[in-house]
Amino acid sequence: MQTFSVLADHTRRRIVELLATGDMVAGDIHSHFRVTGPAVSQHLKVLRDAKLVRVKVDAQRRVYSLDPRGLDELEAWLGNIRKFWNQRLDALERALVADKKADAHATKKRKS
Amino acid sequence: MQTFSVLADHTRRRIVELLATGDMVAGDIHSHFRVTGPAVSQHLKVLRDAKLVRVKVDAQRRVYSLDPRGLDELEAWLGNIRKFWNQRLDALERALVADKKADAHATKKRKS
DNA sequence: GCTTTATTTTAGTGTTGACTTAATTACGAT
DNA sequence: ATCGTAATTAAGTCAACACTAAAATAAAGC
Repeated sequence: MQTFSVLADHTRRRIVELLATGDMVAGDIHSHFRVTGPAVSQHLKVLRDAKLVRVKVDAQRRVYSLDPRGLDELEAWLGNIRKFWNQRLDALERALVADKKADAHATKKRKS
Repeated sequence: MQTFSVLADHTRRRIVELLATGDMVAGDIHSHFRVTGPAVSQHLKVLRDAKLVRVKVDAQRRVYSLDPRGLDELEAWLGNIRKFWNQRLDALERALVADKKADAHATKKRKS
């Protein structure tokens, strides 16, 4: 799960947002940022390694597109947290209901 | 969206995973890690600021629990990326279908 | 009041990583 | 072949941040 550290960088996150709207060659991506070309290129390498984007070579041009695999990994992590979290909430609710029942019972007994 | 940089740290991520299974006091959290108490405390502060966890004071003890707000933010970002991504895929498919129709038409004309 | 327990805050240090410029690779065009 | 364009790799710099030890805060228990 290095995915988080990869997306921790603001520029890289914006690149992903950009690619979500459509494929782009490296130069076009660069034109959206103030940083130098090499900086963008390094970011793209990091994103590639994290399987968040992929490249298709077209002569000198590199066409970048979003790679679902990286996002899937992220979503899976989040899903797991939610799963455990919800299980816990459910257990709490069950306990609460059980308590209420026991309480009603006790009240009944007290009354009788 | 500092959420990503906050969860970029491995220890912090593990703390979140830990709290997904149940609430815990700071000391209990600390016992799960090799780092010193202050280190954990600092991580907890960062997680608090990011609204990923929250505290309830109980005498000297601090009971930590997961805060859904931080995760919601994360999920929202991810959802948006998926949304745009899917819109694009849909558009591509529509274009493909349209092409196919046009092609069929052309073939028909050629035949007639 | 003083000690102990639980946790946080402060101050200082080393490492990681994002950035820049310069050099390099790779391809197409003339 | 050589020039120009597109992009990457290499080398070096600076700031951010995770960590530690030490000090500070705060509440309970005797």
